[in-house]
Amino acid sequence: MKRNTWQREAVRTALNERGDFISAQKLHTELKAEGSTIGLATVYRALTDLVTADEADALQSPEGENLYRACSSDGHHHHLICRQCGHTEEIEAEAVESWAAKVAAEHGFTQPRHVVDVFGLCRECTLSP
Amino acid sequence: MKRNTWQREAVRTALNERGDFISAQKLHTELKAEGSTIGLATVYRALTDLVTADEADALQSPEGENLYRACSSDGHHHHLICRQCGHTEEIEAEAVESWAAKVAAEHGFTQPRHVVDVFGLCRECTLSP
DNA sequence: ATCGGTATTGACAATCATTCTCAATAAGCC
DNA sequence: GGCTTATTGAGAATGATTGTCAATACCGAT
Repeated sequence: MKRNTWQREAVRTALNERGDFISAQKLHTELKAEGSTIGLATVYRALTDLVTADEADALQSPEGENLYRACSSDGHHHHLICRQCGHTEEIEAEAVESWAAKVAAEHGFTQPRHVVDVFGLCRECTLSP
Repeated sequence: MKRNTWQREAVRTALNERGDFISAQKLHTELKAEGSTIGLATVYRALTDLVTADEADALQSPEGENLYRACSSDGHHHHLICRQCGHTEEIEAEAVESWAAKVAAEHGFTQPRHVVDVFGLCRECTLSP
């Protein structure tokens, strides 16, 4: 059975208010700064729960941290990330989904996961570097 | 001044012979298994050196490990990577290429690069874990 | 409203990849 | 061979994440 706790709710709303990608560590620090007594482990648990519930998505920063963000659209999707300013946009990748699954199957691979992210320079950063 | 040591050479040739993506940890274990006395820290140092010298590629697995591979100078392609044994198969992704370029352009992004890799369990690892 | 089983929490320990430290070693130049 | 100093290796340190487990609190049933 799944229970609703104020801790999970706190993580969910914190993510929604923020909009940007944020690390679990930083989120925990901010919550504590606001007076919350939530534990670090709980933040991690809440975040992974949100990801599996498709309410948030996760990606790895080049530094090896996991970053989380509230998902605006539901379902599985990918990102277009500016490598200058970090701005991200969600992109649909229906074609890529089925392609990944097909290719994996053709080579005898099971349990496919994929990493599909496009890095570039966004409009602003293209104009003023 | 830059010096040539058998350790760096060992890492370079191990990467070249292998062709697959491999983690620093696993590479170190294999070298030790072959009787080498190389240290783990040295393997890390050699790998990052190779990457900065453009002799190797690095990417992050979904598990947060850094994987390294000798740079095949020929063309651009993608990978199907076993997250158990590290076996890699190259895959054609013509469809993905054009898709990435198109999506980037639609959102005003320039200079698109993309990360498209599929992780799974290969045939052998699916059968005997 | 309260009771009880159990999902969830939080403090802390444990883990895992990676980096740092520093004395000892060895590469390259004389 | 001898000197200088980049490089090494063993272990400690770091930093993110996950596991442990007793205490807590959610929620359906009473």
